[in-house]
Amino acid sequence: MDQKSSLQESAAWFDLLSADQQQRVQQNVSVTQYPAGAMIERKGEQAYAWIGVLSGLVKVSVGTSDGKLASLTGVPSGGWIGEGSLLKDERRKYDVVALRECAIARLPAASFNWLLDNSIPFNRYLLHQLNERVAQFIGKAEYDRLLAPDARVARCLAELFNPLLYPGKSMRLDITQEEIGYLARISRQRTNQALRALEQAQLLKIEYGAVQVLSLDGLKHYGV
DNA sequence: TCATTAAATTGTT
DNA sequence: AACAATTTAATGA
Repeated sequence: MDQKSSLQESAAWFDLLSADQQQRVQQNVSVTQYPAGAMIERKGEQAYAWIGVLSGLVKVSVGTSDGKLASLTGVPSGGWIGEGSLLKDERRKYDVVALRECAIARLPAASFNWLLDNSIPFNRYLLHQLNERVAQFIGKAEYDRLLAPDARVARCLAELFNPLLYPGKSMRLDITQEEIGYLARISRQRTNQALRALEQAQLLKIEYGAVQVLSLDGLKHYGV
């Protein structure tokens, strides 16, 4: 397929650039296909590029240095991640794993910095994205303390699905209950309990190694 | 293509 | 946390 059109579809910032800037990006970006379950970026590696999800869904496991207290964030198609490591020129602190088969774009650090220096709209976009991310973390910290575990699972799942927006279609996600547990920061067996409760509420269906969302809106507002 | 085995995921104690 | 049961995948005939 055409690289430019796929960038326009999956990178909101691309249309903000001038024609010559777009051209430069196209020349420097590289796109790679990954099968489901593939490791895209490994924790501890030097960050060379800005990572964009053109299609599919990836998960970002944010681990502490000891490695175990991991919180996961789903990044859907159209999301761009890793600018933190680029800006500070440090090693990646996350594992990025393909949750489904997906196409990943990489914009080299040099091009990324060049855009920062030359495009005001690009800076504005990045600022907006950072702000959104902060808001997301604040919201997470909020319901982490306030909501019951069942509701946390519901909202974490909704968060994963929300940006995907498959209207009316069957929404299923290959994610193990163990991973959901990491996502909601609860134990695996509690995740099982929560999923069963949500299934009882007709909000989702439990499958082997996957869940199927029946009511995204119901998940969003569960327990509130 | 089918049967057996192995690995992974889920449910239960 | 450990164990048992179920499902998918993988291997070999």
